[in-house]
Amino acid sequence: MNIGSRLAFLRDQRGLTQEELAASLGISRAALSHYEKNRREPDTETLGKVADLFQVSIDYLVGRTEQSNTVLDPEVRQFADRLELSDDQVLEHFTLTVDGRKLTPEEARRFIAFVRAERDMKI
Amino acid sequence: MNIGSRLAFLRDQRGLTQEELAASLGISRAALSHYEKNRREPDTETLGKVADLFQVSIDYLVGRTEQSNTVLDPEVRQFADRLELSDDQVLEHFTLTVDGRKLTPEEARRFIAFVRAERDMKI
DNA sequence: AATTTACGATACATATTGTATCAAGTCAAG
DNA sequence: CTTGACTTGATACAATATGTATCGTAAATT
Repeated sequence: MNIGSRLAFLRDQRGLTQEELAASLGISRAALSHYEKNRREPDTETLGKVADLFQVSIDYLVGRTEQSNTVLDPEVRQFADRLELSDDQVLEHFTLTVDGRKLTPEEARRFIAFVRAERDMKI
Repeated sequence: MNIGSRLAFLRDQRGLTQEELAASLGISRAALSHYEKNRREPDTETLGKVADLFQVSIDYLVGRTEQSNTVLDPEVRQFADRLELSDDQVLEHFTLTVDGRKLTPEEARRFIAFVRAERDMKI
């Protein structure tokens, strides 16, 4: 995956013309065309504008990940921050039920891993 | 936050000299110095190398997020993918209990939002 | 005090990018 | 079928940005 394909994909997905998107980004249509054809590379500022506009991460834009929304919704983060996790023993006190089915310890472990990741405690 | 500060921070954190990091990235020390002082901008390729080397996201590098590990652990993703969510009514069938306490609808909603975000279903 | 190490700043050759412009393809209206 | 509007790709060249060698400086080392 490359920047060009992502850009073209996102633009098409929203039904925009190069002209329109270029205007939104404050660049010329020619420049955008170059980006989509991987002839030129947008600078970081433009990359940021694209990410903001389409609500995707730059990592997704440049093809480093398939996950478009690396930038998680603030409310999602808020949820994660609500949970109180201290040490590894939380697993014991942790009960998760989805659709009436209790999560397996393994699944619960993954969920906790997520919350921790969100809290930047993995580093 | 800007690229320069992030770069300098990460490099210092690992106790590397500009010379060493530059070598790892395959660029000149002068170039790295420019980046750290926000005099020049690294291209996407270099940005990717830095992200790989320090295991952070590009979004973090360029200062779009404070969260360094935007790139989530694969096992975390695996957990999210396990859950089966279909439509907005999942809320009804959704029961989450943490530390013996049922999550409020609002909290549950946020969790669902997270799972959906993970699945890229928000678009 | 001399040397070494690490880093910032500058200058300039080189490389990259921005944009105007032309070309080609598609499509609907007449 | 033909025309004209739309949309996008390609090219050329001026404008801009980048890479690197080099010098200056400060702090640490001997």
